[in-house]
Amino acid sequence: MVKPVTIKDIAQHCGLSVATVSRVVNGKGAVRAETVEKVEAAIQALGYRPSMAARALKSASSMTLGVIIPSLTNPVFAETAAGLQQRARELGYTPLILSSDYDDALELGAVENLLAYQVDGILLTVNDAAASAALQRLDEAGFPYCLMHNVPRHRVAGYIGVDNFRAAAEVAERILAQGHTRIGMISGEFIRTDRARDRHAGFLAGLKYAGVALAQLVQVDPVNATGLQQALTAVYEQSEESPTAWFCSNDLLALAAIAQLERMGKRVPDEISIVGFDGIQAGALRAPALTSIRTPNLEIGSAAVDLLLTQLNDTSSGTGRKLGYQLVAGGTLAETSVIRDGSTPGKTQDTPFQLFNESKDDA
Amino acid sequence: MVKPVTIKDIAQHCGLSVATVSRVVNGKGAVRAETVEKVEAAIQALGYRPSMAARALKSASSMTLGVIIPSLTNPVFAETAAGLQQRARELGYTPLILSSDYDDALELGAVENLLAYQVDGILLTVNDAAASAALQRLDEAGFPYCLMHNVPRHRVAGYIGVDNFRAAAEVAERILAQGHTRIGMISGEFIRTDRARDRHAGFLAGLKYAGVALAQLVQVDPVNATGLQQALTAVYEQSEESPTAWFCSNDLLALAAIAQLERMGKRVPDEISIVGFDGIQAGALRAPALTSIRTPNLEIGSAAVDLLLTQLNDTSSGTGRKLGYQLVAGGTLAETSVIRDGSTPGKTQDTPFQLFNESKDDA
DNA sequence: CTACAGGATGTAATCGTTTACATATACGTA
DNA sequence: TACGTATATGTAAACGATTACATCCTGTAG
Repeated sequence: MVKPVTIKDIAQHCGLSVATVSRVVNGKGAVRAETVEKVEAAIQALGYRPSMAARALKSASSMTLGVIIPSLTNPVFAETAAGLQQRARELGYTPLILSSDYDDALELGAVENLLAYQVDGILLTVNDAAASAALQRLDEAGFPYCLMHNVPRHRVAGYIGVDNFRAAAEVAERILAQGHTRIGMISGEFIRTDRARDRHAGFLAGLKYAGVALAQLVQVDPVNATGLQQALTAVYEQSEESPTAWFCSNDLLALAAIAQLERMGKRVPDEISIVGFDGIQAGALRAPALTSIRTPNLEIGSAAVDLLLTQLNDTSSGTGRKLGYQLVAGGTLAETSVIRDGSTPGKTQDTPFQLFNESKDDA
Repeated sequence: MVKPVTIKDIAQHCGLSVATVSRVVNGKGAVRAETVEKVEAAIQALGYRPSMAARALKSASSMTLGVIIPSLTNPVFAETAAGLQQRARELGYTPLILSSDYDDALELGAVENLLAYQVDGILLTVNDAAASAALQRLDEAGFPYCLMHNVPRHRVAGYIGVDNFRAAAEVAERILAQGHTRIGMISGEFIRTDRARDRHAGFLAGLKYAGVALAQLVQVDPVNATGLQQALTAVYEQSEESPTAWFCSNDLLALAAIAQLERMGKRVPDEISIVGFDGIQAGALRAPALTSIRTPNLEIGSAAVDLLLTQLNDTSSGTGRKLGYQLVAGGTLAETSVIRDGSTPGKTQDTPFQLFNESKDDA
């Protein structure tokens, strides 16, 4: 374990003061071209790297961005993290990524931890923006942050996300357009996240607009799919008047539902239609592809970085943006086979239909 | 943006010196119980958090572990990161996660970056352990690290992974046991990663042991699935003697292959069998489930943390461990329908068959 | 009663940078 | 020649913590 090279070593090696070396490293202040070369040569030769710890200590900035996401393994947040990491790298920042495991206490702990690391700002997705101790802590401290995926009703420092309510309402519209009348919803983290709640509310609103009521609401702990199995079995054993279409509040749940239905001998989409939410890769990697709302996860990450950084420079700039989503047609949503008018039973819509929308902040 | 509270503020507030406060914070050195209480109260009241930057600067340790993985969105590495983060948190360490995008230059850059952050050690997955500039850099500096997923032939500071060669050989054995004779392999990152190479070599060895040659080798860029589509179409248009079973060097590829085959009208597993590698969730979330080798990703992460930390304390301890893998039966591998002996065509093996193995280091 | 042990606390150096300020050198101009 | 003005470099004080060492108690043994 070799002792690391410091700025002093470089200075000594070049017969210069540390100040000059520092000026060369940071490219600010006047330094003779010849000297610059000499210093840079020494840096190369000795393999010097400035200590971020010392830099962070002296100057307030650490060029580090704190990141808190609910889960590293959820493809949605993994993509968001990837997008943000990419953008941060482009701008010379290093992201410090922590996961909260959907736990409010860990969420707060993560914030405290990041604050101790003197990150320049924090990008985060909280369970419920309206009731987050972590967020409250940040607001109290006046610490710069930008929410990702959360689109809160109250005023926040910044946010980037999609309009879950509206997207879910459009899903309802699409399902209704296929002639379904008995429609259910499967939600996972319903009680826990504001996103799940918005999707639920939006879906209900969409149905209600057409005068249709939600036939079934299945809530399962997203951790164990066994809950889903039991719930679905119960629903279809119980009555013949069971849903012909389900909206699942995320794709993982949708895929689990499809697998379970197929295990129960129900064909998707011939007998039962399924629509997910998120647009994860696993949904596209099946035939037929999962019909879903695709959220621009990478962009949410990168846009959040940009928003946070503008905030850092110019305090009290725009507080947020809703990004566009996309309804990917896939093949798991089809005309209902119950009320049929002579057309091919359960025929999948074949023209891929997409929907774009984007709106400026209105918080 | 409030100025953060420092140790000095606490000292002043209590009428004590910073030394005493520091002793209370770190719980070392003799302090009167009464004083401890007073200081702790002040810490609570003022909301003090010690600056990691200052701590890292003064003491050599930053309680931070560097992490480099090829991709945040690949479920394998996402799980590894989750496992490692979990374990690190338990031990009071904070992981600093960077992704290399399978790029050797970024890999090296990430190492430099982490070194600048004065992490206490590095956990990483490199493309090719035998030819990694990043690894060489770490070895030269004598910097403590532990590889994850890479199981190199040469001596390294530490590694945790599975025996890809052996696992792939067992896959060959299982496929052969189902009566297949025309067997292909689909590999993605073939040229790029040592894992893909080991899996290829192991699969070949497994086939060879039974006197069978590989019928087809399809290599595709994992980024665009279009390569796969064209390759598979070509293979099955060309001849009737095309493979009845494929081994895919990872699950993402396997799922893409299944989707493509089904789009081509081939049924899996009735007509064609598919076996993947990794055991990702998306493979389990389909009916029938993907037959695959499940690698203990979470454990690889947590074990790597443990190994690295023992190394930090006691230099030159054990250099590595191979963890057990598991062949999950799934339902995409079936008896070949070509040579049939009256049994149900393409019947899926129904008894879930598992295989465990674990071996100590022998590097 | 003195001395000394040992507990509790303070003093100050240090870690590797950045940066305001001081100093030195060179050049053109009055 | 002397002086102002850049331009190039050095000096030294921070940043917030840790920690060896000094100091000041208090109690107890000789």
